[in-house]
Amino acid sequence: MGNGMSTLPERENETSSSLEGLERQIVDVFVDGVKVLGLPRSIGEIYGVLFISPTPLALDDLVEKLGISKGSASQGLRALKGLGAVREVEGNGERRTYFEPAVELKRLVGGFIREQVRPHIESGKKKISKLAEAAREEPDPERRAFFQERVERIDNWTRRGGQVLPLLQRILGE
Amino acid sequence: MGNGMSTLPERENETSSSLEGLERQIVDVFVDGVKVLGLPRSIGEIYGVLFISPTPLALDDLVEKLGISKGSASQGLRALKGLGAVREVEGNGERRTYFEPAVELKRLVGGFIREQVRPHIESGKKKISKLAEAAREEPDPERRAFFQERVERIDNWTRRGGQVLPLLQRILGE
DNA sequence: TCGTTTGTTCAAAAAAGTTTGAACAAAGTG
DNA sequence: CACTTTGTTCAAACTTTTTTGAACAAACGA
Repeated sequence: MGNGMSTLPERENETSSSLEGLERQIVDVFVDGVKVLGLPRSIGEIYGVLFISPTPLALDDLVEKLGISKGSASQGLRALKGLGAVREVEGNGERRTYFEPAVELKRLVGGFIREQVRPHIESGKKKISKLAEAAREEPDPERRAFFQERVERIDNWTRRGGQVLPLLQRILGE
Repeated sequence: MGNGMSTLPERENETSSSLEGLERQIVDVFVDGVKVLGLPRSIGEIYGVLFISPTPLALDDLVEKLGISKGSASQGLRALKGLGAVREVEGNGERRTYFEPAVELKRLVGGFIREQVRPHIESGKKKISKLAEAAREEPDPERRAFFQERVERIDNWTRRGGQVLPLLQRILGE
């Protein structure tokens, strides 16, 4: 379950990287953070390094600092852009593109909800309406009533979930 | 990332189980649901079968209905008990223990927060106080100010997170 | 044009996570 | 006690996810 259930040895935090004390610690915090959210380690590492860097960084800086592959850095940055958690820094003469982190909680939470939470709720809704149909078809009246009650309950859950999200975003908004 | 990023073929939903229509559909919904929460498939399967069963079920019923191993069923039930998502049904003459699902959203959310969310927030807090210390030790004043600002920001995030949780539970409470 | 730099893609390798199943324990029954 | 039923444990097998790295494309400058 990877979560609160087992006590396994954890992968030790990188030897082949050039992070110094504070950077290493920050990266660890974000690695843990994104794990809770179900995102891969490299995403946390990349965001962490950007977060604690006084200046924007380019892909190659991440490769070097973290000791990860170019492929990983590229994919990680793409995902982070999708989440709205990093942005490209505009208008420096260079060809190379530099990245900086989004640091407003509102934005981070919003991106996560939009990319990772909403899509599941949407697809869930479809399945649930099919469920309601299936429940109606149960011939035995007693079982039918039970099934309908249960389906109704799931339906309520998703409805409430959908209501909580905007509220959540509001509460966390600066 | 397993989430919104890739379009891979998904494992098709079990052949070696004796679930009929509605049960199958319900189980699917919960399998998806627990995946979003980062819990393993078997947890969703077990909870789903219990959720749609008009009567409590024993471990062997789950093994048979889902075509999973006894080990899996045992571990899954343990996890679900830990989350407060299933409970043992008391006081039937039998030796065998039967289980029924907890169906109140409040309880489910509460269990998840208690078991999966809080522990991470707690361990995060410890790391962050170490961080603050490390930031104070930076000799260069400009960098130090920057680091301290960032650490302060993370600290705020967790504080707010901690505040939102009880609120969440209240909002979802019946 | 050709070489260089920057970044992307995706199949294969590695790592992480989950499930299985055989061995074991506990508790009841005859 | 010997036998059965019920459930747990955990190393090994399996599955899924993540990372790697070599091949490729695009953009630029000489």
